[in-house]
Amino acid sequence: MATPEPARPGFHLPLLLLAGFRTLIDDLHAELAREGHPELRPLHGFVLQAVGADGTTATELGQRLGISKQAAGKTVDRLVAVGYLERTDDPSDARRRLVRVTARGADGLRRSAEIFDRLRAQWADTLGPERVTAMEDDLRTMASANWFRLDMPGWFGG
Amino acid sequence: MATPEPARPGFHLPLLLLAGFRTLIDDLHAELAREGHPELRPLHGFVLQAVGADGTTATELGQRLGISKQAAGKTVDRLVAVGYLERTDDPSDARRRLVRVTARGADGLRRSAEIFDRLRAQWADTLGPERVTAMEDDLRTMASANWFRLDMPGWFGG
DNA sequence: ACTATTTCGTCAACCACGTTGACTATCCTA
DNA sequence: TAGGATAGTCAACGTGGTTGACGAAATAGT
Repeated sequence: MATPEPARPGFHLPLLLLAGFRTLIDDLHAELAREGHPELRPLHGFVLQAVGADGTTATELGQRLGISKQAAGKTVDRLVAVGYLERTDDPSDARRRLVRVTARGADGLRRSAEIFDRLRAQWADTLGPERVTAMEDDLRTMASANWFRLDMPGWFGG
Repeated sequence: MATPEPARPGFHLPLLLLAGFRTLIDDLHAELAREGHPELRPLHGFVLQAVGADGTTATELGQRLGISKQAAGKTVDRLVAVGYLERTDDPSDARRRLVRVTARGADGLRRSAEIFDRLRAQWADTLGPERVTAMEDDLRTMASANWFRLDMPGWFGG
């Protein structure tokens, strides 16, 4: 083992990672609300991104997010209710219900990406660009398996 | 702004932070389950830590965690049910119900700290100790306000 | 000492997000 | 054409949060 010295108690690495995530997510949604998307909840951005430009089905979405098809279906319901997703029938398969991002959803997604870029730039201003890049590289190294495992009910804030 | 170059799409900093957090939390609980604490859920460690060695009340716990006293009370209920917390009457104030960590809770807490230290050492082995320290320092800088804002219902996994 | 306010805990109803199991309708294949 | 796989939905439930209302106990003010 390289460093036998433990982290200072109360300042564990996982809590720091969570706090960093929260900071970005909170800032993002404060800004999103200002820009006309107050209904967009933290989970929604990830879901919209997982739906993608080509659309999907609830079952496939569930697989992408690592959750059950039922959970994915309910999430789609909520996003449809607030106008970010829409469902259409698949003419080639009457069982399937295609899920697509609406124009409003695409707007929210685009703004989210822009805001994240600005927040990242703020971090680079404070820490230095190379430190941010190093953090991203290191996290990519350590966390490669957990890209879209979002199966943490409710966690994005209430 | 220091770096106008955006992060690569799909690999946003927040997702990396979340994935890093998840990785640690998942590894922690896999190991905790092996060591005799399969009922300990991800949120519980933070709650036990917030209760502390001196004990608290549900209301005060809610303030520490940034959640309502009702939510704190329900969380205490669950931890009591699995034997990690206990309630006693406050002889000096009949309204208050003191919440304390049980011996089993203390054991889980101690093991969590040990496992986190080992996981941190693994990160240091892979990334180099100075990179881990740099990450912690940078996160402390950027996320100082979010230490115990755990108000993300369910988020620790299901 | 008596009233008024505050505080603590709890109950009830609700929401977001997840789970498993069961079921129908449709599609595909032997 | 019968049988199995797949898509979606419904129901019941669990966890973690919210607000509002309420009684009991402590405290402050007159």
